Amino acid sequence: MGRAPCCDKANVKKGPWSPEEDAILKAYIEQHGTGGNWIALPQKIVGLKRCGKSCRLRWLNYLRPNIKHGGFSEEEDNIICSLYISIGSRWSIIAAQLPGRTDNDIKNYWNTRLKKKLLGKQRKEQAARRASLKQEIMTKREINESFMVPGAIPHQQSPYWPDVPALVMNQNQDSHLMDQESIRNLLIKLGGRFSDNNQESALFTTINNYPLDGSSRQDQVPYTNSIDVLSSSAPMRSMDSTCCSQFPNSNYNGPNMCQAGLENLLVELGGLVCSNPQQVEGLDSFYGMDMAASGSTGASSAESNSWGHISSLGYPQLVSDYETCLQSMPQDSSFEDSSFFGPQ
DNA sequence: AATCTAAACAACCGCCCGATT
DNA sequence: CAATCGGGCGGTTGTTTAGAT
Repeated sequence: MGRAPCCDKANVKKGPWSPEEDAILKAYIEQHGTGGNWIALPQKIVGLKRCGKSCRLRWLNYLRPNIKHGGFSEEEDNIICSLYISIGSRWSIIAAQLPGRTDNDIKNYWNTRLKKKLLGKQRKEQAARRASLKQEIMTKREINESFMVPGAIPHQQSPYWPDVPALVMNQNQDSHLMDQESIRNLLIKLGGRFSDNNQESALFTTINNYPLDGSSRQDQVPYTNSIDVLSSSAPMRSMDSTCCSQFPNSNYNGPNMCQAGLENLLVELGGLVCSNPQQVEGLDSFYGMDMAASGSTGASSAESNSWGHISSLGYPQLVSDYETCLQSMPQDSSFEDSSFFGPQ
């Protein structure tokens, strides 16, 4: 038997709120408050036939004072991305770091724009990088071929395109797949900074020590003690002091969430790859081609701050070396003609 | 100008969790 | 201790709007 509905569905209005309804609800709450019971609230408001939950949502997302809509700044983008990577789709927590923003707003913004923006930047950068890299590799290979022993088989290699979900799962067994250096690079790219001395390694030690099955390890050092994920210039409080404090002790798994966020993103992107091979073009570096090559660690400008390399975190050793990948391919393979390289 | 498509936004649904009884 | 309830949250769907053809 299911739960009793919170209201009489037959007698409540659904759909978009009219300005009149907004005015009624706003006036009432400003005058009387919510009374601490949203379910009972609509019954007290004359002329408002709405479910209590609907009232709550409307008030929290649109009617309460100091709500900002749209016009997300680059800085806010950075914060959202950083936190998504850190804790996953905990929109309410992310929203708590952005004054005036609501979880619903951020969630929509992420799903409709930020995710695509991330992919777009990735493609743009890769198109250029790929062209020059390919040329370089081809030249190198031609040289190497002249030294190749006939019949020799290059060292064993997995297929060039990984099975994304499976690999994510396998991280459970192969924690070394989490390339610590890649994570560091990513976070730096995202505008993060590490504390001095040995503390910085605590994050990675902790990550590797945490199980991926969601179980918490309370004895571990919270990763937020060792890293300030966000730019020091960000108009927000540090992760240490606020983000952490907002996580209920029982729920916040620190590094688990970090990986959860990454995995979410990776699986999402992997889904894109699986569902639409055309999307693969441009995603190659998500599988680790260029994290090291990118060199610059500064997040100096929004444009240069290429989030796109996130996925190399998960698969740094799979196709992390373009040259190795190429060498693993049969010489007569049609690989180079495939869409892997995109339009020539 | 009309139609189609994709993007953006608003709202609902259902589940989970903690508080209360 | 179990049942119930409300609040809160994340995922998803429906609607509107903008842009392309």
